Amino acid sequence: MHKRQVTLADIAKKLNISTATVSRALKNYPDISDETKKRVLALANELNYRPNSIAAGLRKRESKIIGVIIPEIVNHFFSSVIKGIMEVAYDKDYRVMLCQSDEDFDKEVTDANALFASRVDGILVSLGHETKTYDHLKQFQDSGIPLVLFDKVTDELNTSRVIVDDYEGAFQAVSHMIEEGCRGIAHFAGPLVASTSRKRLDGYKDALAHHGITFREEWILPCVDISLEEGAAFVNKLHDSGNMPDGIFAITDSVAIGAIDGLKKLGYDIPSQVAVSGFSDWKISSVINPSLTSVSQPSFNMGKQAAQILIDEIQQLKDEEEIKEQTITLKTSLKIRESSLFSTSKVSVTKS
Amino acid sequence: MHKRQVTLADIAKKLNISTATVSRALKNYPDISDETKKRVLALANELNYRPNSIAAGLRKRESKIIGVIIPEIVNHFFSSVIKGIMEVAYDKDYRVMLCQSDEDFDKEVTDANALFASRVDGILVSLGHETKTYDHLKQFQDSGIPLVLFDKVTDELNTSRVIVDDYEGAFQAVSHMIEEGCRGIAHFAGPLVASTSRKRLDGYKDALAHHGITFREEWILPCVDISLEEGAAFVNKLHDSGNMPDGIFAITDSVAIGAIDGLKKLGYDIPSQVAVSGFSDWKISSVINPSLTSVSQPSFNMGKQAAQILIDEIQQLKDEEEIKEQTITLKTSLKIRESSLFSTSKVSVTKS
DNA sequence: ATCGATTCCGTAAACGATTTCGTCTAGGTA
DNA sequence: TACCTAGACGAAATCGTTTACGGAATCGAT
Repeated sequence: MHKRQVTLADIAKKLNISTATVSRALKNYPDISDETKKRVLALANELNYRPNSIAAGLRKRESKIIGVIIPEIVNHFFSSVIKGIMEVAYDKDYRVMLCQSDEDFDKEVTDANALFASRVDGILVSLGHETKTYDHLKQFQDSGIPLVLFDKVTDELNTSRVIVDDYEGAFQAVSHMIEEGCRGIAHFAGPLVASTSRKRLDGYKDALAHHGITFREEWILPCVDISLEEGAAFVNKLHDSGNMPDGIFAITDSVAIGAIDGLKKLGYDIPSQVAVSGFSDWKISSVINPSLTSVSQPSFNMGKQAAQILIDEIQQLKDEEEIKEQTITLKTSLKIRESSLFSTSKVSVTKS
Repeated sequence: MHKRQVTLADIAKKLNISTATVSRALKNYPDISDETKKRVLALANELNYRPNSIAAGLRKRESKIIGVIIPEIVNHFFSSVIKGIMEVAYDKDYRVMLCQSDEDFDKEVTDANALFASRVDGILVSLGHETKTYDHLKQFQDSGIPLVLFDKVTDELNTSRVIVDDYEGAFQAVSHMIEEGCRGIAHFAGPLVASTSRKRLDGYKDALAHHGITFREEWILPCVDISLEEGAAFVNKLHDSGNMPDGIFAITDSVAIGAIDGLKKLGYDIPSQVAVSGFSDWKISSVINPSLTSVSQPSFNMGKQAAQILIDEIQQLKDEEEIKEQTITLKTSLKIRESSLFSTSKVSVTKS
């Protein structure tokens, strides 16, 4: 095993004082003389003393770790969220333990249990598509460990949550396409167990209704793995059925980009024959050809807010204050680009 | 603070046995009777007992946590690496504590110290651009905590490492462009403190030399923040100088894509006037227009290998075996696409 | 009856830091 | 002289598990 690390006891012995004094000296407690503090500090430095936060954690019953469970890390949206989380955690001196469920329910449960065993001080989770029961998360609440959900959430858990206004984002994107002249818009949807996917579908439907366009069931194509390939495959499917819409609203940019690629290969012009809009506003979407209209989500901000709320709740718990769940809904903004712009002006416009 | 969790002592008391027995029963030690095991298991289940791995970690002097430090998480390459790391870690029952240095040296040091304080069993790091001293990493080695470097590494630390063959990847990409007819190729380089950037530059230079093309200093443009915008900016700069090369080899795909975007806006045809090649082979690169030739790096695999080596070393240390540093160099493969293909055939070809 | 072997379990000491009570001394006050 | 206070520090318990050492009981075998 490892070489033994320097401990408080080592310092205490060399200085002929107690570990209690050493501990207090290092923490700069008032009832230790400056003289002693100086000697302790000096020796600690010389021996390169490193506090063992495992031991401290055991004693203080807090780990200074927050757990994070997300469905997938190789994804611009989620990695931005994590970045936001880590930024706040870093500021507040928390460590981040990251788990990826891979959209696999069993893994989500295993991860949750592992985080629980690690006695994280709080946990942030974005639900996977398969998640329909919540006992693995309830255990945190039952034990009084703060839990904050973000992005993919559920009403069955009574927690704080940070979400984006998927409904409104979808509504705006679809309305925009209709206003540009689309009369038949297909929706390449997400897995409908996800709260986000359902809300986008609702926004899509309501936008159609609001503009007096009839909803067609066969134009809802739900993705399974949400990939470039699926976007292309759906386009081919519509083409083969001889039933091509003049607009496509995709659940996310990868699907939209795949669709654009597929459409181009089939010889369709974008946007004049088929307009396309995505969701998430990937960095890349502004430079592809044609540039992609997309709903921008404040992912980084979502991570920051979620982490902030979590850490606040951890603090409130410590202070034995009442903690009350809050829901924060972040606004999206529609980035209008070439893939949906029929008008002569091809300048990029932002509409919020 | 949290509600008290169920402990071994709780179970022991209710069953009128010792905590030692409970511990052993739960771990299925052979010298506990089946009868007792059954009773312990049953009660543990009923009370919803959760082992406290902090306490276990303190006692066993191991945390079952591996620390990871990367420069940036919002990046396809690094997030893939992390995914690989997490996959292996999950299999071997390790947790991952993730830190992001943000290419900031001080943060890298703080993170390293925090991970050390958390007594991680091992640590994986990819160096930031600014990192020129290594004391914050040496402390791990000094304490006998395995350290494995990946991607951005240094020779000043005597550790195992997993890298990709940046030199060869760059050599191949540039050679390919020359063989396609390019006679003057600029390199949009990375920050040259990074080992990866230097190796790609070397590959670039050697490929030129190998084909008898003279190197021009003014065609080396080093990026600072490695963004889409920088790619476009460099192209504009070259255009303004009236000194446009007929090929561009970019340090990574974002820069290449930015360059393509910039070139198109300036009215250049790609690849007939300027060919472009990137590095990293982002998912997106195959669907942009023109599709981008790029050097594919096995990022996911890199993460898996690095984690595997680290965990092996942790195990070897436990077993008091000799551990010897190894360097694994992963092969890249050149994905040839439209942005560099002058020939009539526009079919995508892979060349390894 | 005695002597191992098993089998099954308990005691108590770790692990390293924190914290609750003290204790002790020196000086001040009445 | 008796009492009090503040300042500086220590003893020991504690957090929850793990584990080195034993120890008692049981069962054959001799």
